Amino acid sequence: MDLKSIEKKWQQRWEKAKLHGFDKKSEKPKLYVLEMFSYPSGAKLHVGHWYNYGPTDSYARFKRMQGYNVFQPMGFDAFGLPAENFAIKTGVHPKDSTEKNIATMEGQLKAMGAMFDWSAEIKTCGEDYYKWTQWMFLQLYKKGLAYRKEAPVNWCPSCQTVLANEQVVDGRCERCSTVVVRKNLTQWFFKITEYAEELLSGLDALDWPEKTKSMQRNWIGKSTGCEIEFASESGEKFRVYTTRCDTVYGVTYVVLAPEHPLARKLTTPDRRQAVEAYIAEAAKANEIERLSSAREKTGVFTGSYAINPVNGKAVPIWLADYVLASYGTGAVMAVPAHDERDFAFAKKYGLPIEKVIEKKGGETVLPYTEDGIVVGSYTFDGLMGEEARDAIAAHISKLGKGGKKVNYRLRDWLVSRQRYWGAPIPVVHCPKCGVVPVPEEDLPVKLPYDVEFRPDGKSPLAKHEKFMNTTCPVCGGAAKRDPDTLDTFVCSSWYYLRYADAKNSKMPFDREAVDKLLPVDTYVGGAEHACMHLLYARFFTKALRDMGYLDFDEPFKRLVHQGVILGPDGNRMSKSHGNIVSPDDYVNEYGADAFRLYLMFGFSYTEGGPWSDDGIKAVARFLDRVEKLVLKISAYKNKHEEPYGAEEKALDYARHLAISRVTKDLEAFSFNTAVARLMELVNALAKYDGLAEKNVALLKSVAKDLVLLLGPFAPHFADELWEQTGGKGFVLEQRFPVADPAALVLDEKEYAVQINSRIVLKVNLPSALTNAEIEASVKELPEIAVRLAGKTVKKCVVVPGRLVNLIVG
RNA sequence: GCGGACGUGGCGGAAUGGCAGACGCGUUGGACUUAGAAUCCAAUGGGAAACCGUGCAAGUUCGAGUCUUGUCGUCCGCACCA
Repeated sequence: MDLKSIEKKWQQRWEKAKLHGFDKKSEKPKLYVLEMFSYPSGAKLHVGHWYNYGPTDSYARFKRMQGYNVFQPMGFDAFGLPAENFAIKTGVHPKDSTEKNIATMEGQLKAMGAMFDWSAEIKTCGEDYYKWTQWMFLQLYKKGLAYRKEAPVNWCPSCQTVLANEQVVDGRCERCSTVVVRKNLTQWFFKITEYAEELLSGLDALDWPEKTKSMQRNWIGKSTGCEIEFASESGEKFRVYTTRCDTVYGVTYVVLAPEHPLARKLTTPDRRQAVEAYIAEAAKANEIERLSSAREKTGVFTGSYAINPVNGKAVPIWLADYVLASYGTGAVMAVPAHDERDFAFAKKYGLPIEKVIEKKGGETVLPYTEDGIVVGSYTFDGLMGEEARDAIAAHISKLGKGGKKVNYRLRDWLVSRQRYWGAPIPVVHCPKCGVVPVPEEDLPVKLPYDVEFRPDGKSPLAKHEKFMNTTCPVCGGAAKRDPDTLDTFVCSSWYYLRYADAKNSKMPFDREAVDKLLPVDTYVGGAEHACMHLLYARFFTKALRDMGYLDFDEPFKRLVHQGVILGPDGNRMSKSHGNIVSPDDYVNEYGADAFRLYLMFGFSYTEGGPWSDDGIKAVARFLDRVEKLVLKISAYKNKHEEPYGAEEKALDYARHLAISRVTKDLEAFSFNTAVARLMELVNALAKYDGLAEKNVALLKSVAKDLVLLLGPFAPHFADELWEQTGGKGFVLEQRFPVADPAALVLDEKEYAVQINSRIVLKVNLPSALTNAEIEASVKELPEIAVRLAGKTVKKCVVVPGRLVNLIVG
């Protein structure tokens, strides 16, 4: 069979029959199967796309054949830095390169033979899409979930531009490897922290990979501790955050982050010079230095003292950049006896160390950071760990100086980018009225084409006079637009909602359409999005729910990560490794079906692994074998249903076992074992076909089921065989075979007979026997009887259908 | 340092606590061929055998690749978060 030509033929027929769309009128249960949409930065689909979309499409086809009304849309995450960087390098406008790439990829995606519903296609760079991305921004702004503040961002001094966090790899610019510095800019943020608790607690109920959930938990970083208010001798109050309030009597100094608002205020005149120098030094420190835990700690004394509220003791106030301004209160109490960092710092600067915790039943070596018995701490001596913390927190609370406090590591999401190729932020800056949101009826704020996007440290849009100059929607006076664009992750935070109603020009989506299709039942994509896209999308869903636009809590009920296909050398495929495998070469040689089938068979889906083309020949051979066998069987003229004996029963058993296992495996995304079951069935069928006398009716019936089973795996191939063997309609319209439990009951089962847990022999026994009967018949076996002679059987373990274990004294 | 995952033939990989290595690749032998390719058939964890085998060491169990503890190694994520 010439797979390539039949693939084109079937793709055309499917399209003509509109076979693949979601049926809005259908009564069947809906199933929303979604793959993460493609990013059109490269011109072509790579192996990773095929690996994500091919097997998932097989799952979708399987569910469709099972009777679900499957919705499987596809689109393009088309804004973003790679297109812009490509433009900077080559001068090709991002819009032009993106549109060209999308056109190519659309063609390739269709050639894959996936049942994407192209009527719902979306491209995030289209005005009809980013209009609604801007609308989302406005809703969040209205709700108080979008705000502007000055913040440090990643700045690449060589590229003269701000970088997204994900573009900073180990503190260096992803493109030029220059060390990134921090720079304060006024930025837009989304208040994702408002949902920290729900984003955390909601994870428990999700059918997601444990690893991904744990990464999100980690990222959200909930910590339960205590806030304690200290006051300087001059009366300035500030709070510290600690998880170890049981050590509060051991505080010998406090530390503020250099960026702390009180840092300068608390500095005495004689310390002014040193402190200013330190603050300047800390601000200059680059990401690598600042993030390194191995780095020696530095700090400076402010000259002021703070009063410890629990014991009235005055302790020096220091500044040090090992305290982060953005976490907790930006200030900590230092207990060098019981914290490694404080200990190192105290040693270096000669600060006192006071032990207030003792190891239970052992020598206390400082710094001692484990839980222990409280000593030298007022009435709390003798308490331990959690008990001590509860008591001391209650005490602090009673003093009115703070109390228990939950903190999250999660920060608000910085969404503004000083970049061209993204959705413009829909606000106007008016000299009179301040920040004014663009009225919804004026959306979209169009992204102009003729922009100088070469980086020079300012937002490219800022240089576009026509774009920037506008009138204030409130007072009508002259005003400026916001020159920044939105992070592309904003676009992808709601695209799964837009698919449900992709062509709506009045709303981002109709509530009814979304209610009908969402949430996504199965979402498949790379694990690298664990703490970005997958978190942002959850946030959007919850925010939209609270604004009344939808009525569910989580966007993705079930999540599957495909593994990564590595180069043949075991490294990630990359130009620098020179190990890129092009899917096109294989698709041209073996066809899309064989290529997809190999991706399913050659790897454990969630693991991935190094590419090897040995296996692709094997699956091509398998398809060939199936074709010959099915066509041969189909050509048998007679249709007699005789004989029907043990051989026939075995074949029927093989069929139903395959059906049952394939069904289970597909459900679990265990594609490699599913294909193995098909191979077993083919082996059984070929074996039976080799018999001299055979039941042709049974053969034909099993061959027919085989073709149906193959439908999700090799869709073009299956349709071709289906047609050639007289099938009506498309395989996709047939019912996926259902295993008959009766056929799976065998008359006899093979038992492993063990004596003292060692296998002695194997024996076939009728399935109908009770455990006692099994035990009795095993004991009667001559070989067993001999071995048991003169011994007592102390115990007999029978595992029905499996084994018998005789424990002999 | 913290968190997560994983260590099984020559290779990719299978195994609800119950016959380890399904399925496939590769290899070997055979058939068909002038010959090769393709195809088909058979064998294939190690060992002559008793037996031994799931990184290593213990433990629980009638029974452990699977559960528990420790240990070594690999991969991934986070990392001065007080």
